[in-house]
Amino acid sequence: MSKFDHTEIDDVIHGRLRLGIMAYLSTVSPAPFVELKGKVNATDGNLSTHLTKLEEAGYVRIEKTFSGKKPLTLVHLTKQGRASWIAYLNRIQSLLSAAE
Amino acid sequence: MSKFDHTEIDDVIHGRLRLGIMAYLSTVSPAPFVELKGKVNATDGNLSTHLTKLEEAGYVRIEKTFSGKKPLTLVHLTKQGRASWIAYLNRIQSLLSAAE
DNA sequence: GCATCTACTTTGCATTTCAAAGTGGATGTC
DNA sequence: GACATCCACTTTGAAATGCAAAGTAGATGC
Repeated sequence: MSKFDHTEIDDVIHGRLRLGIMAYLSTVSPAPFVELKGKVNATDGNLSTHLTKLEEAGYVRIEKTFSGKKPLTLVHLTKQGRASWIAYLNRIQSLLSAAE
Repeated sequence: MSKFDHTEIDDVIHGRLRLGIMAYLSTVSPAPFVELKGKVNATDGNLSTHLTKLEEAGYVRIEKTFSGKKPLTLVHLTKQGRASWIAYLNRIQSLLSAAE
């Protein structure tokens, strides 16, 4: 199987916005919805849908709590999410490093 | 602007299949259509449409020649394509390296 | 008590992706 | 010498994806 084979790339992580989400969560987890939104420069709706997708894949866990009286949504990177992230990193690094 | 901002990622290059195409072309240019197809594990139709997209973006140039009597389509990475590829590499490396 | 704000979710449209079907010329096959 | 088949792509239409506008629900201001 070729190093350039796109089917080996995890599509759930590879989506542009989701890539940003995963990268950020790999450094800060859990992260509040609003903080994440600012970091990845997403609209509310867009972030919400992509988080749902990541949650369905088992890569993040959504925790709904409160900060005082306000709702506070925390996004946790799951163990599986971290493992998939590492795998993605390795995959993409080898693809990119082929191109020096 | 955040390092995790997905809007800074070149969407034309970032598409899974196109990423493979660009990576391969960055090492081998020009590459024949059929060779490329094998390397990136694409179907004919899929490769054809993505090449059109890359061509419209000015990242590749399609040259139609013959190998004996058979049609031979060569895909060249353009100067602009290479520049955008380098920019993409830098962009994505910094995103990924944030996640150690 | 009405309007506004904050923190999300839902919805519907527009774009993108994909592979099956199509095209067109060269090459066997009898 | 016609008919089928193969090779090298392109076109097409259906399905998935991405996006932001509109919607929801509770808290806060006036």
